[in-house]
Amino acid sequence: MARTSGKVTMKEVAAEAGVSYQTVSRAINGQEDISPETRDRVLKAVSDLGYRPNRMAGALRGGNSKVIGLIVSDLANSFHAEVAAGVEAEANSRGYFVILANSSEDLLRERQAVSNLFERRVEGLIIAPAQGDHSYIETDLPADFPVVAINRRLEYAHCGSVLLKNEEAAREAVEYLISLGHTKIGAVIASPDLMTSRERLTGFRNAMYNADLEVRSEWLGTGRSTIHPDGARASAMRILTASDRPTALMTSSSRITEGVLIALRELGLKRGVDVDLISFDRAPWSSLLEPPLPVIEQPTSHMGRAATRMLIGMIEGIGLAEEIRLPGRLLTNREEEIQISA
Amino acid sequence: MARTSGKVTMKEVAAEAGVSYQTVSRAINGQEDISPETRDRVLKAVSDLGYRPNRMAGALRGGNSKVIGLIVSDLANSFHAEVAAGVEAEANSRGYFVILANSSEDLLRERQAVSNLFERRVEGLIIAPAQGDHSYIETDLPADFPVVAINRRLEYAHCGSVLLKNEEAAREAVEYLISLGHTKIGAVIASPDLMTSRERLTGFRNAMYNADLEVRSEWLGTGRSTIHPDGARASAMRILTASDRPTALMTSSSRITEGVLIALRELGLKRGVDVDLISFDRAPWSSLLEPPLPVIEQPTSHMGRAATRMLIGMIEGIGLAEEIRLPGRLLTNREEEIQISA
DNA sequence: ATAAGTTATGTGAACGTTCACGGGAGGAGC
DNA sequence: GCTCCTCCCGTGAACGTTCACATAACTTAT
Repeated sequence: MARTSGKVTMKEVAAEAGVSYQTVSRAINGQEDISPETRDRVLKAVSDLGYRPNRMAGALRGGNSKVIGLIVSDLANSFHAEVAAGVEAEANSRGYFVILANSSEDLLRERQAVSNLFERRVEGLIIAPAQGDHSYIETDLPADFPVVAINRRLEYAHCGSVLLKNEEAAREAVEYLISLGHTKIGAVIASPDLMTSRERLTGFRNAMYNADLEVRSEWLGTGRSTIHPDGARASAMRILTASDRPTALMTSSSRITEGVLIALRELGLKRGVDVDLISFDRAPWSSLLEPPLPVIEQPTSHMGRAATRMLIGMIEGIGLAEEIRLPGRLLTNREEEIQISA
Repeated sequence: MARTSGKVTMKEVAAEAGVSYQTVSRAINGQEDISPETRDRVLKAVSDLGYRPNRMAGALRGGNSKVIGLIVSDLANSFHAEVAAGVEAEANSRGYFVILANSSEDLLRERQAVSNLFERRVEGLIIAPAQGDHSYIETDLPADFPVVAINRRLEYAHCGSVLLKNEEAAREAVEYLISLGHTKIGAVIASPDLMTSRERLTGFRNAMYNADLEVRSEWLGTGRSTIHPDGARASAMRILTASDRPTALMTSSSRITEGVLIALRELGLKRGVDVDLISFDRAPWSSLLEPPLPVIEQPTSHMGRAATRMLIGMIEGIGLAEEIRLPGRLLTNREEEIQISA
């Protein structure tokens, strides 16, 4: 292909090949009603002139832009980055493009992004919702506009969702701690405003209840600020300096775990000796710690792919706005990895 | 705003408000030649009908799509994720959108992505180039098409680049090891095919030379496979089982560091006792390790922002395809953080 | 040889905007 | 009362495609 020289249109190719622009279209899109010789002549002109079709124009006429929007709340966070990678991979393999937006956990920015992306005529939206009231979805978007929420649920008819089996996963995590012999178990969990946190807390409580263990409120750290490492650190400090401190903790995300680990260091407590820890989210570092940190791994990439498949299904009218629950996986870095089936 | 009901166009709004579509356009875009009453009437109609402008159509006519393309080689990698976050943030603040593509370090997929994005009429491209020959840039894109490379350079006139001061950073890293008293220093570095690796190796050599220290080839691990944790682990195993092993190692990326840490564990060697390590890339975990891992932090988000600023400058014709070098920062997690000025 | 069918190509319109005009209403100046 | 200007607003064309037809040139059947 020759050097593309600015903006060449179908008409110029048509002139070069001595045919009409429709014929050019036929040649390019590999349609039937064209003789091989003409096709070759057109294709040569295309190549000579360095013509590249303008998909935007095609989309305007044809109606489908083959673009979906992805709104995450924090791209720099590995959970979201991996989800985004999954979305991109699946979309790409199905001929769709992904426009990316970052809400920074800010509902206003999220809403703005939804608006902007819709005006760009994306065909659907995958959202990792920020905290707060999402009723704008009802007013800002057409009633049948395809939306898939990831990690958190959006309570609207036309919104599908892809979620973790949070309750089961949390239960499994606690059961692992119990299997190590722990009975005094606490937890540091993000705000109960978040569905994931609520469900994980429920799983925690259930597991404790099933094992006849007491859930002590002074061993529970939760709240708005807990979502950041700093807040988590503070929560952990409080829990671990209690007169009767727990011997094990469950945390509900890797960001929280960072804070807890810092607290441990500051208090001079050793993991595996003074206190055991299990965390949600597998981070690249969890296996590098000494001792390795057991985690509930979320199938991040799968979640992105599943959401994209569902969304494209909805776009193409062959799928529904379901709710999908994916299992977590317990990684202890010791024996075999255990798939949570629950 | 009322519930958007499918696809409303300017003409329908015009009919509703009893004006022409041009007047609607004026009202929406806040132009001058319109009376306040008419404007209000139109805006009410817009609101009543739930009209949302179709930016795609506007872009087709107006010429500028306000979209840029971002091609990274591995989104799941935190370096790229953070760069992407920076790009998105800067683009967004300047009214541009970002279409994301992932090349998976595959030159073919990268080229495909460049093609597709160009056909979508993105106004410019930010690329974290995969390994290999990028001459397709010359043939597949118009001569003046704005491109900015990140992390690696693209040797074409119209390509700007945003890079780390690799040599200086590597030198600083080695000097830090020297300051700890080390004289037997090795390095595990990705393939010298990569510009970054070459430059970091040069920095390494320079620092060693300046300190009158010997660079021993059996203490150097490099090559194609080294870029993956597995390959890095193998390299480290070879280096650390040498009869006379080094007491300190520099690694050129966090992925490599993962491999080296695994090798250390397998060999039963303790960091801070048997061998010291310094790494490129600050990962969330580097400070969590025991002892904390000193790193050269790359200004990932800044790099993304700087690349985007440059690109938009080029797009809007007020900037050039420069080469920008950003400094790394030595994080020892001990004393104050040291800014590499070099 | 004529009607009908097939193949290959061209024409007009449309997608939803914005740009470049054109033009009417009303006031100011002579 | 006429011109000229300003303020609003409308019309036609264009952006680069694709879709739905129309049409020309050949085949094939009758």
